[in-house]
Amino acid sequence: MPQKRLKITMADNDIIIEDTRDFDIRQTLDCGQIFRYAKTGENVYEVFSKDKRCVVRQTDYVVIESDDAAYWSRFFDLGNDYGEIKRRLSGKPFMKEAIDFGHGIRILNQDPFETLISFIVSANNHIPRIKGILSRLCDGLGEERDGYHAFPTAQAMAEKSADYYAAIGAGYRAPYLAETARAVADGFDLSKPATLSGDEANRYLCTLKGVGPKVADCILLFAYHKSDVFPVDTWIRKVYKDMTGKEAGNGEIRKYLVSTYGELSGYAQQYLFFSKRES
DNA sequence: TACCAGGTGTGGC
DNA sequence: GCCACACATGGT
Repeated sequence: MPQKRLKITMADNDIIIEDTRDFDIRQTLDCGQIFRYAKTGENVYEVFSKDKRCVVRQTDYVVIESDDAAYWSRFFDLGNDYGEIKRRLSGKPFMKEAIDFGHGIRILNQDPFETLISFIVSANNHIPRIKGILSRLCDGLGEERDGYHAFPTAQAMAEKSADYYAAIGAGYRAPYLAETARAVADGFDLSKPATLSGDEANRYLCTLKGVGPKVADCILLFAYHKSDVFPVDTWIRKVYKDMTGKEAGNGEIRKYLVSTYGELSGYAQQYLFFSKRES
C-alpha cells in the first residue's frame, strides 16, 4: 500500500497526492533518469513509459491521470517512504544541501528494455539530443496508440539494421542499438538482473554492446531499483572533485561514494547529480 | 567556433 | 589491469 506520508487517494484511475513534501514532478522528470516526457502547460506534464501515458498536474497537490493507476503508482515509487530515506541520508557528507535542492525527487521504476536502450543512447550525449533520438525511435518503430507511440519492442528493433539507427541520429551508437536489440530478441534475459547482486548484475549487463559500467548502473537504478550502485558520469566526477579536491578513475570514485552512502547510494547519487547539474 | 555531453569499444602495454 | 584514443551529433 502507498505510504501514509504522501496521503494518496485513488479516484477511478486518478491518483491524488495531497502531501507533496516528498513529490515534485519537475524535479523527478528533470533529474536525468527519464527522457520521454513533455511539459504541456503550467504545472502540467505528459509522461510516457513503455506503451503507456499519463498526465501529471502539480500545484499544491498532485493529480496523476491515466488508464492504469497501478502501473503509475509503481512507476513513481509511491509505496516507498522518501521522508525516511532523506532522514537517513541527511547526516551523510554533502547531503543536506543536495536534498534541500531536490527534495521532491523520486527514483522511478522504469521498463528494463526501454531503460537499456535509452541509456545506451545517453552515452557521451546531451540530454536534449537523447530526447530527440528516442522520440524518433518511438515514432518510427513503436506501436501506434491513442495520439502517441509506444516504446518499440526488442523484436521490432531487432528487425532494423544499424543504418536505420544512424538515420534517426544515433551516431556511432547505431550498431550498439542494433546488436543489443537483437540480443534481447534472441533471449538475453532481462529478468535476471533482479535476482543478482548489484555487482553481478552490472557485469551481466556489461556483456551487451554499448553497455559499460556507468550505463549498467543507470539501468540497475532506474529499472531494477537497485540502490547499492552509483553511476559515475561527468557530473559526478565534478562532485567528487568538489568533495576531495582530487581527480580519480571512475572505478575508484564509485568505490569511494558507495562506501560513503552504502545501501542508499543510488538515492544519494540522484540528489548530488541534480543539484550539480542545475546549479 | 570550439568545447562538451548521464561513456564505451578497441588496441597497446 | 590500466591508459590513450576514436567516435557522430547537435546544443551552447
